[in-house]
Amino acid sequence: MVVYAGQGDPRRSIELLWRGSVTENRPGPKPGLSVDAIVDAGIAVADEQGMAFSMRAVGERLGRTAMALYTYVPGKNELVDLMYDRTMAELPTSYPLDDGWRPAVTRWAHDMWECYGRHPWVLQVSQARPVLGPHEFAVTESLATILASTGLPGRQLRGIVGAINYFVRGAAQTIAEARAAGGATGEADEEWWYARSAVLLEIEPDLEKKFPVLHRLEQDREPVDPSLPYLENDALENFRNGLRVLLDGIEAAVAKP
Amino acid sequence: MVVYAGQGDPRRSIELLWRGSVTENRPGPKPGLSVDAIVDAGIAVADEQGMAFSMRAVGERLGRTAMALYTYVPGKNELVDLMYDRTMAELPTSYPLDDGWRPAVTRWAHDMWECYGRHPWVLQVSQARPVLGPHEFAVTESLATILASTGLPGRQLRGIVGAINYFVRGAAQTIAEARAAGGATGEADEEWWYARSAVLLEIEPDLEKKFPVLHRLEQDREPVDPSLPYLENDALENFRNGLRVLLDGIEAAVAKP
DNA sequence: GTTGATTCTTTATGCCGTAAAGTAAGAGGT
DNA sequence: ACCTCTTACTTTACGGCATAAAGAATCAAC
Repeated sequence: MVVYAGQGDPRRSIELLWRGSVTENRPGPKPGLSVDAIVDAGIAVADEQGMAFSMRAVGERLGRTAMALYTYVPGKNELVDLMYDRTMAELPTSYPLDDGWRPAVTRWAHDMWECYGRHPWVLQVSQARPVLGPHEFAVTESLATILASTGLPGRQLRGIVGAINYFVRGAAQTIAEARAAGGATGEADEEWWYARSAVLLEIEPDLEKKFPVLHRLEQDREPVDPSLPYLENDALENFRNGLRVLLDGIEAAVAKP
Repeated sequence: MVVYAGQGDPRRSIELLWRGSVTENRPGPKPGLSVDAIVDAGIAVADEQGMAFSMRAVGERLGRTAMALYTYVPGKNELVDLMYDRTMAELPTSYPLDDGWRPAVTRWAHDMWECYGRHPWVLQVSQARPVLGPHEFAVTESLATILASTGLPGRQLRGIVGAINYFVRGAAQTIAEARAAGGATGEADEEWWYARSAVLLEIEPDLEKKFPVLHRLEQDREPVDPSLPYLENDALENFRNGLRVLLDGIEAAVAKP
């Protein structure tokens, strides 16, 4: 499933995101659930089953039917928006600039990376139409604040904020979805990878001759953290090295005119 | 829907990707379709309807039922893999290095960006478990070849290749999915955006005070290409500026030890 | 006590991917 | 010529999904 933010009534979605649900003294049975409880349950289910979780599963976890959720939330898309924004609330809203912007951005990126690791389904929520929730804003504001301290003009900052976001997201996807997919089929990613590349080499024996540069790139690896499995190690190494290059680019931009 | 590559029999998938289907002289009725035709139809349907296209729709476009496709292709996941790899075949396999690596990478990135723009659904195919098709390899090889000319060591190159990939993908998502979602609901992204931000400002009037840096960033814009709609302009500007910073970072890495 | 709003369940609709079974076509052997 | 076995494709059916519609139960306000 792919979730485009807020296909329903925009006002309803945004009110839920920014104001939560209002519960005055009303007639009828006391509500046994709450938007908050549903969002929490949704996150728990999605953490286990990925973005393909079902409304039934969320209802079940709360001891209700799927339809009960629709009393609190307009639909699955809106629920995912709320889950997304709640997840962003896990992140710090500001970073100390005592040692300058570079370590601050690095910490921001690592926090983000870890948050994606805890909630891989977040990576499937479309970036194109931002959820526009308060915590999503806060996370971007915190990155923008760090980078604004470089004194770069807005035009350049937008590109940089985007680049860092895309990079962290992409790097996190590489590892997080691999873990998720492994869980879905019951295979660890290691096994999956080895099985695949074995078949590939069998069917296309001169693969390495056809793509010599890629082949060479696959060489000279060193474990960054030997306790991690192979693919995670790889992803972590690439994440750190890629981020370093990106930050060097920002430094160059700061130094220039 | 999110597609994890090749959940079925890996051998069958990889054979389809690398060898195509074999059609000797066999008993039974002559095949009226082919894997190629199905992949083309799939791409056409996905270009129109996005990743949530249905096997029924692909079959219909070919004048068959959905089940007819299963004679040629093991399932929807495998079809998507084939569609993905076919799409990658649209891209050049090598770039001239006459003017050095920088313009070559820039051209690679722009070609990729445009390809994503033509086929936004490609952005939903999981990167985590690469499709492992020949054209996907070729595309990465072409980028890696350009960058290998910098003489940087493999460890660093992997991070850089990743970073560029993530960046282009992320930047393309911002614009391409906005278009797709706009088409799905019948709204142009412009309208969607304006409607949303109006409601947002109404519900949270001091938004700009709460996120002052983001607010400031939204200022000073200039149209890059006035013929493009607002959001596309924005995305294009951020793409170019972000890429420039990334390339500056690579340049710094090349200059250093 | 009655009314009407509200929570939650039940049932039903229309999608989806695809399994299973059936029908028709055609090549090879006799 | 006929038979047989494989293949292409359709039909039907199943279980899953989000969610619309209708009904049951609950409680505040009058």
